[in-house]
Amino acid sequence: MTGELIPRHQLRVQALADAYDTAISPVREALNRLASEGLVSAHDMRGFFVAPVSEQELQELIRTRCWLNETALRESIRSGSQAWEERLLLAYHRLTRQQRYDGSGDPIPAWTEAHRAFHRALTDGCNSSILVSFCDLLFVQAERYRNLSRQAPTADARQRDDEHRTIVDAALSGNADHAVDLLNRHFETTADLSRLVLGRFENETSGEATP
Amino acid sequence: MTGELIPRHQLRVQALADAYDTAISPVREALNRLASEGLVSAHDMRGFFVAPVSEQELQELIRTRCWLNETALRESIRSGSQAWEERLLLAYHRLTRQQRYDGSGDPIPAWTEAHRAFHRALTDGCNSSILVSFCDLLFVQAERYRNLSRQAPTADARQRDDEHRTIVDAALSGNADHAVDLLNRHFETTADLSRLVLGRFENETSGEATP
DNA sequence: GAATGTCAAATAATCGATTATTGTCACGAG
DNA sequence: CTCGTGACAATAATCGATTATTTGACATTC
Repeated sequence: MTGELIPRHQLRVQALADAYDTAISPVREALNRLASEGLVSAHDMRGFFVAPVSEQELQELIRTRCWLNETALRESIRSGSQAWEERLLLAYHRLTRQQRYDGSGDPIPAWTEAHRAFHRALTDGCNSSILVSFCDLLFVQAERYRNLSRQAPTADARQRDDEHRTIVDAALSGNADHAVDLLNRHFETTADLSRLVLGRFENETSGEATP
Repeated sequence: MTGELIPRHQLRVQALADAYDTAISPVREALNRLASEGLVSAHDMRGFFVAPVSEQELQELIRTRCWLNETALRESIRSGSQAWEERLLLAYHRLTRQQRYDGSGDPIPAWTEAHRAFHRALTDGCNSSILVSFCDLLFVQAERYRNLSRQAPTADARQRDDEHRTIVDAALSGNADHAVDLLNRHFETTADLSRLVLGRFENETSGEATP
């Protein structure tokens, strides 16, 4: 998810077991779970690989993300639970208080977590934990694509917090159309960043490029 | 999924390994994959269980199913690919040709498969394999709930084929609103059947009731 | 010379045994 | 009687070794 591992690289079970000082079985179990999240792809009798990326999958991903988050956000706004509004406000507040990069310019995991919690909060008033978990899955996938582009950090210097704030404002004021529109743009902008560097990982033999 | 296994019953890994004449590792792997589909629930150091059922989860399930299938169906109709229309027609045709129950009144697996393929065909023109797979996941979940109610087979004697046909007709004629409305009712009707027998499996200790 | 077959090394998957954790029950103190 | 404690049995999870499958190098055939 952090973009450290190169798409399509093979994940050798024995090597991982050695690295984490454990045996094969737990590693296989972990890889299978990751495969069900779409972060790892598994091929029978051929092993596990870092999930591939492609322009097409990114497009599907963003499209689906827009659809599902729209549904969840509209439903959250419509049902208008006070508890949801409070959770959203709190998640936004925590996100703004969390530093994003450390001294050496690397992203801070706690920020990613707060970011995830924020996007989860946007959807979790929809009265369907299933839909919330789908949106969360898509968030993780999209985050992976976004992190491929850490190469171009300056491109991500846009005022993300501002984007988040306007979404919160629209949502809390009950303006569903506007909130959805802002959210969709937010997703598209993120996708555009990923597209910039995608070509490097799509080619068959470019596995040696460092992310 | 077929309703043979009673919700909340523990699935003992060793027993399954014996039953399938294999070892523990492959069984654990299978159970983990089923857990990611939601058919099995896993608790750390406590083992695996047939996924529980509840009125609340059924409600969420149907609600989410309606939302996601609506999105996928509208999008399929909107993009209006001829290939999609043909796939849908074909899937419907195969469903009608497939016998549903065998001589002794048991459901025929091939029918379930054809039914699944039909519902998949309704959604798979939406240009998002991710959304299609989400809908498919929800189908499987709903199928499980439906199969709990095999006790009351007469209640399911409604003209399901007719429901399917009207949906196909509406979809192929481009009437998205009508198609979505029919599809949602179809889901709700299925859910109502499940609700009839749900109570028997929700209670903490009613695990001995035979489905 | 390209396509196909053979073999050995690499490694994925499985197995049976071992270790770790949980749940149960008897017992005793409050 | 209720609650807490500790030993024991059940079983979940892990481990290291074994088996099965793939892959790539090399030889052979057409």
